[in-house]
Amino acid sequence: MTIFRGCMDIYDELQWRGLVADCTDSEALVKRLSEEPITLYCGFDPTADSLHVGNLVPLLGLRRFQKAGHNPIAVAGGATGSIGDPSGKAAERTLLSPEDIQENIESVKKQLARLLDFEAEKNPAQLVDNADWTANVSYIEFLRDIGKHFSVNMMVAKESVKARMEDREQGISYTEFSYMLLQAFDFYQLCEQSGCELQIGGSDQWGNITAGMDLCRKKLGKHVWGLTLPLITNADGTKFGKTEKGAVWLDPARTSVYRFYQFWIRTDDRDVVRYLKYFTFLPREEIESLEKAHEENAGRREAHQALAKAVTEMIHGKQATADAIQASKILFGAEIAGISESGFSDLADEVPSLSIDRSRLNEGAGLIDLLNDAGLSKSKGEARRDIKGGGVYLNNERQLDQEIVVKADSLLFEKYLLLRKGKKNYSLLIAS
RNA sequence: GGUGGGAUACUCAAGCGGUCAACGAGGGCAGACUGUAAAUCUGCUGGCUAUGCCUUCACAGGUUCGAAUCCUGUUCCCACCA
Repeated sequence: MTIFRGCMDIYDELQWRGLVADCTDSEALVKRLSEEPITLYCGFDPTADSLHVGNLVPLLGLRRFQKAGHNPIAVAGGATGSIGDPSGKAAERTLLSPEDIQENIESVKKQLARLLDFEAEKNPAQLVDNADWTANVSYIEFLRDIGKHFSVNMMVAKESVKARMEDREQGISYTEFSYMLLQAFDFYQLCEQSGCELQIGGSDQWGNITAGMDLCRKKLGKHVWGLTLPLITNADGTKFGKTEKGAVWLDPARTSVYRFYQFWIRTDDRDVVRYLKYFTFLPREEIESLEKAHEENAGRREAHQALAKAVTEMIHGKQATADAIQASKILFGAEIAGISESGFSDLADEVPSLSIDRSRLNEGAGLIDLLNDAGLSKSKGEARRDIKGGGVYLNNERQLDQEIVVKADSLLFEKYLLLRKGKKNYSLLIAS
Protein backbone atom coordinates (compact mmCIF):
# COMPACT_ATOMS: atom_id res chain seq x y z
CA MET A 1 0.00 0.00 0.00
CA THR A 2 1.29 3.39 -0.92
CA ILE A 3 0.95 6.07 1.67
CA PHE A 4 2.07 8.98 -0.46
CA ARG A 5 2.46 9.53 -4.13
CA GLY A 6 5.73 9.56 -5.93
CA CYS A 7 7.81 7.43 -3.67
CA MET A 8 7.29 4.31 -5.73
CA ASP A 9 9.02 5.87 -8.66
CA ILE A 10 12.18 7.32 -7.25
CA TYR A 11 14.37 4.26 -7.60
CA ASP A 12 13.12 3.57 -11.10
CA GLU A 13 13.70 7.15 -12.03
CA LEU A 14 17.23 7.12 -10.69
CA GLN A 15 17.87 4.00 -12.62
CA TRP A 16 16.47 5.41 -15.81
CA ARG A 17 18.70 8.43 -15.40
CA GLY A 18 21.68 6.19 -14.94
CA LEU A 19 22.19 7.53 -11.46
CA VAL A 20 22.50 4.27 -9.61
CA ALA A 21 26.10 3.15 -9.55
CA ASP A 22 25.69 0.70 -6.75
CA CYS A 23 23.17 -0.08 -4.09
CA THR A 24 23.10 -2.33 -1.08
CA ASP A 25 20.14 -4.67 -1.12
CA SER A 26 18.21 -2.74 -3.74
CA GLU A 27 15.20 -5.02 -3.51
CA ALA A 28 14.63 -4.29 0.14
CA LEU A 29 15.32 -0.61 -0.44
CA VAL A 30 12.76 -0.38 -3.23
CA LYS A 31 10.24 -2.02 -0.96
CA ARG A 32 11.13 0.29 1.90
CA LEU A 33 10.86 3.35 -0.32
CA SER A 34 7.41 2.35 -1.38
CA GLU A 35 6.11 2.12 2.16
CA GLU A 36 6.68 5.51 3.66
CA PRO A 37 9.04 8.47 3.40
CA ILE A 38 12.59 7.59 4.25
CA THR A 39 15.15 9.88 5.80
CA LEU A 40 18.39 10.00 3.88
CA TYR A 41 21.60 11.97 3.98
CA CYS A 42 24.55 12.98 1.93
CA GLY A 43 27.68 14.67 3.16
CA PHE A 44 29.60 17.54 1.62
CA ASP A 45 33.06 18.34 2.85
CA PRO A 46 34.00 22.00 2.79
CA THR A 47 37.26 21.66 0.91
CA ALA A 48 36.71 24.96 -0.87
CA ASP A 49 34.53 28.01 -0.36
CA SER A 50 32.21 26.91 -3.11
CA LEU A 51 30.75 23.73 -4.48
CA HIS A 52 31.48 22.89 -8.08
CA VAL A 53 29.61 21.03 -10.79
CA GLY A 54 31.21 17.80 -9.66
CA ASN A 55 29.29 18.01 -6.38
CA LEU A 56 26.06 18.47 -8.24
CA VAL A 57 25.12 14.86 -8.85
CA PRO A 58 24.84 13.79 -5.20
CA LEU A 59 23.31 17.11 -4.25
CA LEU A 60 20.64 16.82 -6.91
CA GLY A 61 20.25 13.23 -5.78
CA LEU A 62 19.09 14.51 -2.42
CA ARG A 63 16.74 16.88 -4.14
CA ARG A 64 15.31 14.12 -6.29
CA PHE A 65 14.52 12.13 -3.18
CA GLN A 66 12.93 15.18 -1.64
CA LYS A 67 10.79 15.74 -4.69
CA ALA A 68 9.64 12.16 -4.33
CA GLY A 69 8.50 12.89 -0.81
CA HIS A 70 11.45 11.76 1.25
CA ASN A 71 13.33 13.62 3.95
CA PRO A 72 16.78 14.79 2.94
CA ILE A 73 19.56 15.82 5.27
CA ALA A 74 22.56 17.62 3.89
CA VAL A 75 25.56 17.23 6.13
CA ALA A 76 28.23 19.87 5.99
CA GLY A 77 31.45 18.19 6.94
CA GLY A 78 32.93 20.51 9.52
CA ALA A 79 34.53 17.52 11.22
CA THR A 80 35.24 15.21 8.29
CA GLY A 81 36.45 18.14 6.20
CA SER A 82 39.13 18.90 8.72
CA ILE A 83 40.52 15.38 8.36
CA GLY A 84 40.48 14.86 4.59
CA ASP A 85 38.90 11.96 2.77
CA PRO A 86 41.49 9.69 1.14
CA SER A 87 38.87 8.20 -1.20
CA GLY A 88 39.91 8.63 -4.76
CA LYS A 89 42.88 10.76 -3.80
CA ALA A 90 46.31 9.68 -4.93
CA ALA A 91 48.18 11.75 -2.40
CA GLU A 92 47.89 12.97 1.13
CA ARG A 93 46.34 16.39 1.32
CA THR A 94 47.39 19.34 3.36
CA LEU A 95 45.04 20.10 6.18
CA LEU A 96 42.87 23.16 6.02
CA SER A 97 43.05 25.58 8.90
CA PRO A 98 40.03 25.69 11.20
CA GLU A 99 39.36 29.26 10.08
CA ASP A 100 39.29 28.24 6.43
CA ILE A 101 36.98 25.36 7.16
CA GLN A 102 34.63 27.61 9.04
CA GLU A 103 34.58 30.10 6.20
CA ASN A 104 34.10 27.38 3.62
CA ILE A 105 31.27 25.86 5.59
CA GLU A 106 29.42 29.14 5.73
CA SER A 107 29.54 29.62 1.97
CA VAL A 108 28.85 26.00 1.13
CA LYS A 109 25.85 26.02 3.44
CA LYS A 110 24.36 28.88 1.48
CA GLN A 111 24.74 26.99 -1.75
CA LEU A 112 23.20 23.85 -0.31
CA ALA A 113 20.35 25.91 1.00
CA ARG A 114 19.51 27.16 -2.47
CA LEU A 115 19.13 23.73 -3.99
CA LEU A 116 17.09 22.00 -1.36
CA ASP A 117 13.68 23.00 -0.15
CA PHE A 118 13.76 23.94 3.50
CA GLU A 119 10.24 25.29 3.47
CA ALA A 120 8.46 22.16 2.31
CA GLU A 121 5.53 21.48 4.55
CA LYS A 122 5.77 17.74 4.78
CA ASN A 123 9.40 17.00 4.21
CA PRO A 124 11.59 20.05 4.67
CA ALA A 125 15.28 19.49 4.08
CA GLN A 126 17.64 19.75 6.99
CA LEU A 127 21.14 21.06 7.08
CA VAL A 128 23.48 19.95 9.82
CA ASP A 129 27.18 20.06 10.53
CA ASN A 130 28.90 16.93 11.70
CA ALA A 131 31.22 19.01 13.86
CA ASP A 132 28.18 19.41 16.13
CA TRP A 133 28.25 15.82 17.23
CA THR A 134 31.95 15.15 17.13
CA ALA A 135 32.89 18.23 19.13
CA ASN A 136 32.15 16.78 22.51
CA VAL A 137 33.27 13.24 21.96
CA SER A 138 36.64 12.57 23.52
CA TYR A 139 39.31 10.62 21.76
CA ILE A 140 39.21 7.84 24.33
CA GLU A 141 35.47 7.64 24.13
CA PHE A 142 35.59 7.47 20.36
CA LEU A 143 38.18 4.72 20.36
CA ARG A 144 36.19 2.68 22.87
CA ASP A 145 32.72 3.17 21.44
CA ILE A 146 33.38 3.39 17.75
CA GLY A 147 36.89 2.19 17.03
CA LYS A 148 36.22 -1.12 18.70
CA HIS A 149 33.73 -1.97 15.97
CA PHE A 150 36.21 -1.66 13.17
CA SER A 151 38.86 -4.15 12.32
CA VAL A 152 41.99 -2.73 10.81
CA ASN A 153 42.05 -5.76 8.53
CA MET A 154 38.77 -4.65 7.01
CA MET A 155 39.82 -1.01 6.78
CA VAL A 156 43.03 -1.89 5.04
CA ALA A 157 41.09 -3.92 2.52
CA LYS A 158 38.93 -0.95 1.47
CA GLU A 159 39.84 0.33 -1.92
CA SER A 160 40.48 3.92 -0.88
CA VAL A 161 43.03 2.85 1.71
CA LYS A 162 44.46 -0.07 -0.20
CA ALA A 163 45.41 2.06 -3.16
CA ARG A 164 47.44 4.33 -0.93
CA MET A 165 49.00 1.48 1.02
CA GLU A 166 50.27 -0.09 -2.16
CA ASP A 167 51.74 3.11 -3.41
CA ARG A 168 55.13 3.25 -1.76
CA GLU A 169 55.71 6.78 -2.98
CA GLN A 170 52.65 8.16 -1.28
CA GLY A 171 51.47 6.24 1.72
CA ILE A 172 48.62 7.39 3.91
CA SER A 173 48.66 9.16 7.23
CA TYR A 174 46.89 7.84 10.28
CA THR A 175 44.66 10.89 10.04
CA GLU A 176 43.29 10.09 6.62
CA PHE A 177 43.22 6.42 7.45
CA SER A 178 40.76 7.25 10.22
CA TYR A 179 38.46 9.24 7.98
CA MET A 180 36.23 6.26 7.38
CA LEU A 181 35.40 5.99 11.06
CA LEU A 182 34.28 9.57 11.25
CA GLN A 183 31.98 9.23 8.29
CA ALA A 184 30.63 5.99 9.71
CA PHE A 185 30.03 7.84 12.94
CA ASP A 186 27.93 10.40 11.04
CA PHE A 187 25.68 7.74 9.65
CA TYR A 188 25.31 6.19 13.07
CA GLN A 189 24.49 9.53 14.69
CA LEU A 190 21.95 10.43 12.06
CA CYS A 191 20.42 7.02 12.21
CA GLU A 192 20.03 7.20 15.95
CA GLN A 193 18.99 10.84 16.25
CA SER A 194 17.00 11.37 13.08
CA GLY A 195 16.05 7.90 11.98
CA CYS A 196 18.16 8.24 8.88
CA GLU A 197 18.13 4.98 6.94
CA LEU A 198 19.92 5.75 3.73
CA GLN A 199 23.16 7.40 2.75
CA ILE A 200 23.87 8.45 -0.78
CA GLY A 201 27.14 9.67 -2.26
CA GLY A 202 29.53 9.46 -5.16
CA SER A 203 30.74 6.02 -6.12
CA ASP A 204 34.07 6.72 -4.42
CA GLN A 205 32.12 6.84 -1.17
CA TRP A 206 31.14 3.18 -1.26
CA GLY A 207 33.66 2.11 1.36
CA ASN A 208 32.77 4.93 3.71
CA ILE A 209 29.07 4.26 3.31
CA THR A 210 29.27 0.56 3.97
CA ALA A 211 31.45 1.25 6.99
CA GLY A 212 28.63 3.41 8.34
CA MET A 213 26.05 0.75 7.62
CA ASP A 214 28.05 -1.78 9.56
CA LEU A 215 28.28 0.56 12.50
CA CYS A 216 24.53 1.17 12.52
CA ARG A 217 23.92 -2.53 12.48
CA LYS A 218 26.39 -3.30 15.21
CA LYS A 219 25.48 -0.49 17.54
CA LEU A 220 21.80 -0.05 16.85
CA GLY A 221 20.81 -3.32 15.28
CA LYS A 222 19.34 -1.28 12.44
CA HIS A 223 19.33 -2.30 8.83
CA VAL A 224 20.15 0.73 6.72
CA TRP A 225 21.00 1.25 3.06
CA GLY A 226 23.66 2.79 0.93
CA LEU A 227 23.32 4.00 -2.60
CA THR A 228 26.08 5.44 -4.72
CA LEU A 229 25.76 7.68 -7.71
CA PRO A 230 28.11 7.35 -10.64
CA LEU A 231 31.25 9.32 -11.11
CA ILE A 232 30.62 11.44 -14.17
CA THR A 233 33.00 10.90 -17.04
CA ASN A 234 33.35 12.78 -20.28
CA ALA A 235 33.16 10.85 -23.52
CA ASP A 236 36.68 11.89 -24.42
CA GLY A 237 38.01 10.46 -21.20
CA THR A 238 38.84 13.76 -19.52
CA LYS A 239 37.66 14.65 -16.08
CA PHE A 240 34.19 16.09 -15.89
CA GLY A 241 33.76 19.61 -14.61
CA LYS A 242 37.18 20.91 -15.43
CA THR A 243 37.97 23.50 -18.02
CA GLU A 244 41.22 25.09 -19.02
CA LYS A 245 40.46 27.67 -16.37
CA GLY A 246 40.01 25.08 -13.64
CA ALA A 247 36.92 23.75 -11.95
CA VAL A 248 33.48 25.06 -12.80
CA TRP A 249 32.15 26.51 -9.57
CA LEU A 250 28.62 27.20 -8.48
CA ASP A 251 29.66 30.52 -6.98
CA PRO A 252 29.18 33.20 -9.65
CA ALA A 253 32.08 35.14 -8.19
CA ARG A 254 34.35 32.25 -9.11
CA THR A 255 32.72 31.15 -12.34
CA SER A 256 30.61 33.82 -13.95
CA VAL A 257 27.11 32.88 -14.99
CA TYR A 258 28.14 33.40 -18.60
CA ARG A 259 31.04 30.99 -18.24
CA PHE A 260 28.84 28.55 -16.42
CA TYR A 261 26.30 28.63 -19.21
CA GLN A 262 29.04 28.31 -21.80
CA PHE A 263 30.46 25.29 -20.01
CA TRP A 264 27.23 23.40 -20.53
CA ILE A 265 26.67 24.66 -24.05
CA ARG A 266 30.00 23.18 -25.07
CA THR A 267 29.12 19.71 -23.88
CA ASP A 268 30.31 16.95 -26.18
CA ASP A 269 27.55 15.60 -28.41
CA ARG A 270 28.09 12.16 -27.02
CA ASP A 271 27.52 13.36 -23.47
CA VAL A 272 24.62 15.74 -23.80
CA VAL A 273 21.74 13.31 -23.36
CA ARG A 274 23.39 11.63 -20.39
CA TYR A 275 23.96 15.01 -18.81
CA LEU A 276 20.35 15.99 -19.29
CA LYS A 277 19.48 12.95 -17.25
CA TYR A 278 22.14 13.53 -14.63
CA PHE A 279 21.88 17.24 -14.11
CA THR A 280 18.34 18.34 -14.81
CA PHE A 281 14.91 17.69 -13.41
CA LEU A 282 13.38 17.71 -16.86
CA PRO A 283 10.77 14.98 -17.11
CA ARG A 284 11.47 11.80 -18.96
CA GLU A 285 9.28 12.59 -21.96
CA GLU A 286 11.01 15.89 -22.50
CA ILE A 287 14.47 14.39 -22.32
CA GLU A 288 13.45 11.66 -24.70
CA SER A 289 12.13 14.13 -27.21
CA LEU A 290 15.33 16.17 -26.90
CA GLU A 291 17.29 13.01 -27.47
CA LYS A 292 15.32 12.39 -30.63
CA ALA A 293 15.90 15.92 -31.83
CA HIS A 294 19.58 15.57 -31.06
CA GLU A 295 19.87 12.38 -33.03
CA GLU A 296 18.10 13.87 -35.98
CA ASN A 297 20.07 17.08 -36.10
CA ALA A 298 22.84 17.49 -33.60
CA GLY A 299 23.94 20.66 -35.34
CA ARG A 300 20.91 22.55 -34.11
CA ARG A 301 22.08 21.79 -30.57
CA GLU A 302 18.63 21.82 -29.06
CA ALA A 303 19.69 19.40 -26.38
CA HIS A 304 22.75 21.49 -25.53
CA GLN A 305 20.68 24.61 -25.16
CA ALA A 306 18.08 22.87 -23.03
CA LEU A 307 20.80 21.44 -20.81
CA ALA A 308 22.64 24.73 -20.38
CA LYS A 309 19.46 26.64 -19.71
CA ALA A 310 18.06 24.14 -17.24
CA VAL A 311 21.22 23.81 -15.19
CA THR A 312 22.04 27.50 -15.22
CA GLU A 313 18.53 28.42 -14.15
CA MET A 314 18.66 25.90 -11.38
CA ILE A 315 21.88 27.34 -9.98
CA HIS A 316 21.69 31.01 -10.86
CA GLY A 317 18.03 31.73 -11.43
CA LYS A 318 15.99 32.84 -14.42
CA GLN A 319 17.17 36.41 -14.78
CA ALA A 320 20.89 35.69 -14.66
CA THR A 321 20.39 32.86 -17.11
CA ALA A 322 18.50 35.06 -19.52
CA ASP A 323 21.38 37.54 -19.38
CA ALA A 324 23.93 34.82 -20.04
CA ILE A 325 21.93 33.55 -22.99
CA GLN A 326 21.66 37.07 -24.33
CA ALA A 327 25.40 37.63 -23.99
CA SER A 328 26.05 34.34 -25.74
CA LYS A 329 23.78 35.35 -28.59
CA ILE A 330 25.57 38.63 -28.99
CA LEU A 331 29.01 37.11 -29.01
CA PHE A 332 28.32 33.99 -31.02
CA GLY A 333 25.42 35.01 -33.15
CA ALA A 334 24.94 38.42 -34.62
CA GLU A 335 27.47 40.58 -36.41
CA ILE A 336 29.15 43.06 -34.19
CA ALA A 337 27.55 45.87 -36.13
CA GLY A 338 24.20 44.72 -34.83
CA ILE A 339 25.05 45.14 -31.20
CA SER A 340 23.48 48.10 -29.52
CA GLU A 341 25.16 50.27 -26.99
CA SER A 342 23.08 48.78 -24.21
CA GLY A 343 24.04 45.36 -25.49
CA PHE A 344 27.62 46.23 -24.71
CA SER A 345 26.95 47.40 -21.22
CA ASP A 346 25.12 44.14 -20.58
CA LEU A 347 28.10 42.25 -21.89
CA ALA A 348 30.31 43.95 -19.39
CA ASP A 349 28.62 42.07 -16.60
CA GLU A 350 28.96 38.70 -18.27
CA VAL A 351 32.24 38.70 -20.09
CA PRO A 352 35.56 39.40 -18.45
CA SER A 353 36.05 43.10 -18.83
CA LEU A 354 38.72 45.58 -18.05
CA SER A 355 38.67 49.31 -17.86
CA ILE A 356 41.33 51.14 -19.74
CA ASP A 357 42.56 54.66 -19.48
CA ARG A 358 41.26 56.75 -22.35
CA SER A 359 44.47 58.66 -22.58
CA ARG A 360 46.30 55.48 -23.48
CA LEU A 361 44.19 55.21 -26.59
CA ASN A 362 44.73 58.80 -27.53
CA GLU A 363 48.39 58.02 -27.75
CA GLY A 364 47.70 54.61 -29.18
CA ALA A 365 48.12 51.37 -27.30
CA GLY A 366 49.85 48.34 -28.74
CA LEU A 367 47.52 45.45 -29.44
CA ILE A 368 50.09 43.19 -27.85
CA ASP A 369 49.90 45.11 -24.61
CA LEU A 370 46.13 45.09 -24.64
CA LEU A 371 46.02 41.32 -25.11
CA ASN A 372 48.42 40.92 -22.27
CA ASP A 373 46.55 43.32 -19.99
CA ALA A 374 43.24 41.65 -20.72
CA GLY A 375 44.75 38.33 -19.76
CA LEU A 376 43.89 36.76 -23.09
CA SER A 377 47.55 36.05 -23.67
CA LYS A 378 49.76 35.10 -20.78
CA SER A 379 52.74 37.09 -21.96
CA LYS A 380 53.59 39.53 -24.68
CA GLY A 381 55.47 36.83 -26.48
CA GLU A 382 52.38 34.71 -26.47
CA ALA A 383 50.35 37.68 -27.66
CA ARG A 384 52.70 38.03 -30.62
CA ARG A 385 52.34 34.37 -31.46
CA ASP A 386 48.59 34.52 -31.10
CA ILE A 387 48.40 37.39 -33.57
CA LYS A 388 50.77 35.66 -35.95
CA GLY A 389 48.65 32.53 -35.80
CA GLY A 390 45.58 34.46 -36.87
CA GLY A 391 43.71 34.01 -33.65
CA VAL A 392 43.25 37.58 -32.56
CA TYR A 393 40.31 39.78 -33.35
CA LEU A 394 39.63 43.40 -32.52
CA ASN A 395 35.96 44.23 -32.72
CA ASN A 396 35.58 40.90 -34.47
CA GLU A 397 38.04 41.78 -37.21
CA ARG A 398 41.08 39.59 -37.49
CA GLN A 399 44.34 41.38 -36.84
CA LEU A 400 47.47 40.00 -38.39
CA ASP A 401 49.87 42.85 -37.80
CA GLN A 402 51.75 42.35 -34.57
CA GLU A 403 52.79 45.95 -34.31
CA ILE A 404 49.34 47.39 -34.72
CA VAL A 405 48.48 50.27 -32.46
CA VAL A 406 44.95 50.73 -31.26
CA LYS A 407 43.67 54.27 -31.15
CA ALA A 408 40.56 55.91 -29.81
CA ASP A 409 38.89 55.78 -33.21
CA SER A 410 38.53 52.03 -32.84
CA LEU A 411 36.24 52.48 -29.88
CA LEU A 412 32.69 51.33 -30.43
CA PHE A 413 30.20 53.84 -29.12
CA GLU A 414 33.31 55.73 -28.12
CA LYS A 415 33.67 53.47 -25.20
CA TYR A 416 34.17 49.79 -25.95
CA LEU A 417 36.82 47.60 -27.50
CA LEU A 418 35.92 43.97 -28.03
CA LEU A 419 39.00 41.82 -27.93
CA ARG A 420 38.80 38.19 -28.88
CA LYS A 421 41.24 35.35 -29.01
CA GLY A 422 40.19 32.26 -30.85
CA LYS A 423 36.60 31.33 -31.12
CA LYS A 424 35.43 31.75 -27.62
CA ASN A 425 37.71 33.91 -25.51
CA TYR A 426 36.44 37.43 -25.23
CA SER A 427 37.46 40.41 -23.22
CA LEU A 428 35.68 43.71 -23.21
CA LEU A 429 37.79 46.80 -22.70
CA ILE A 430 35.94 49.81 -21.42
CA ALA A 431 37.52 53.22 -21.85
CA SER A 432 37.22 55.55 -18.93
C1' G B 1 75.67 1.37 6.71
C1' G B 2 77.77 -0.42 1.55
C1' U B 3 77.28 -0.39 -3.84
C1' G B 4 75.08 1.10 -8.21
C1' G B 5 71.31 4.12 -10.89
C1' G B 6 68.55 8.57 -11.17
C1' A B 7 66.74 14.06 -10.67
C1' U B 8 65.78 17.91 -17.71
C1' A B 9 60.30 22.71 -19.46
C1' C B 10 52.82 21.53 -17.62
C1' U B 11 53.63 15.78 -17.75
C1' C B 12 56.37 11.69 -19.74
C1' A B 13 60.99 11.52 -21.97
C1' A B 14 65.70 12.28 -25.23
C1' G B 15 70.35 14.86 -25.00
C1' C B 16 76.12 13.14 -22.13
C1' G B 17 81.61 19.54 -23.98
C1' G B 18 80.15 23.89 -28.67
C1' U B 19 75.41 23.93 -34.22
C1' C B 20 70.69 23.64 -27.07
C1' A B 21 65.64 27.63 -25.03
C1' A B 22 67.12 21.92 -25.40
C1' C B 23 64.69 15.78 -30.13
C1' G B 24 60.05 13.18 -29.50
C1' A B 25 55.18 12.16 -27.29
C1' G B 26 51.05 13.77 -24.43
C1' G B 27 48.66 18.08 -22.86
C1' G B 28 47.59 23.24 -23.88
C1' C B 29 46.73 27.45 -27.38
C1' A B 30 45.63 29.00 -32.35
C1' G B 31 44.27 28.09 -37.69
C1' A B 32 41.42 25.06 -41.53
C1' C B 33 36.86 22.03 -41.75
C1' U B 34 32.20 22.52 -38.83
C1' G B 35 27.57 23.36 -35.35
C1' U B 36 30.51 27.54 -29.69
C1' A B 37 30.56 19.29 -30.85
C1' A B 38 33.80 15.19 -32.16
C1' A B 39 37.41 13.31 -35.47
C1' U B 40 41.17 14.93 -38.83
C1' C B 41 45.02 18.08 -40.86
C1' U B 42 48.47 22.52 -39.94
C1' G B 43 51.23 26.03 -36.92
C1' C B 44 52.80 27.60 -32.06
C1' U B 45 54.15 26.21 -27.07
C1' G B 46 60.64 30.18 -21.30
C1' G B 47 60.82 35.79 -20.85
C1' C B 48 62.05 40.64 -22.95
C1' U B 49 62.64 47.27 -24.44
C1' A B 50 63.45 41.26 -29.90
C1' U B 51 67.74 39.91 -36.66
C1' G B 52 69.79 40.89 -30.37
C1' C B 53 69.56 40.25 -25.02
C1' C B 54 68.19 37.70 -20.35
C1' U B 55 66.72 33.39 -17.17
C1' U B 56 66.23 27.96 -17.24
C1' C B 57 68.22 21.15 -17.41
C1' A B 58 67.69 19.14 -8.39
C1' C B 59 71.07 22.72 -5.17
C1' A B 60 76.03 24.99 -4.26
C1' G B 61 80.79 25.42 -6.04
C1' G B 62 84.80 24.16 -9.70
C1' U B 63 87.40 22.82 -14.57
C1' U B 64 87.05 25.10 -19.58
C1' C B 65 87.45 30.13 -24.55
C1' G B 66 82.67 27.44 -23.94
C1' A B 67 78.73 22.95 -19.54
C1' A B 68 72.13 20.25 -19.34
C1' U B 69 76.58 17.49 -20.67
C1' C B 70 83.12 16.84 -17.08
C1' C B 71 84.80 17.25 -11.56
C1' U B 72 83.63 18.13 -6.09
C1' G B 73 80.18 18.64 -2.27
C1' U B 74 74.81 18.80 -0.69
C1' U B 75 69.62 17.29 -0.79
C1' C B 76 65.88 13.96 -2.41
C1' C B 77 64.36 9.38 -4.87
C1' C B 78 65.03 4.20 -6.71
C1' A B 79 67.41 -0.71 -6.88
C1' C B 80 70.51 -4.42 -4.91
C1' C B 81 73.53 -5.99 -0.72
C1' A B 82 74.11 -5.84 4.82
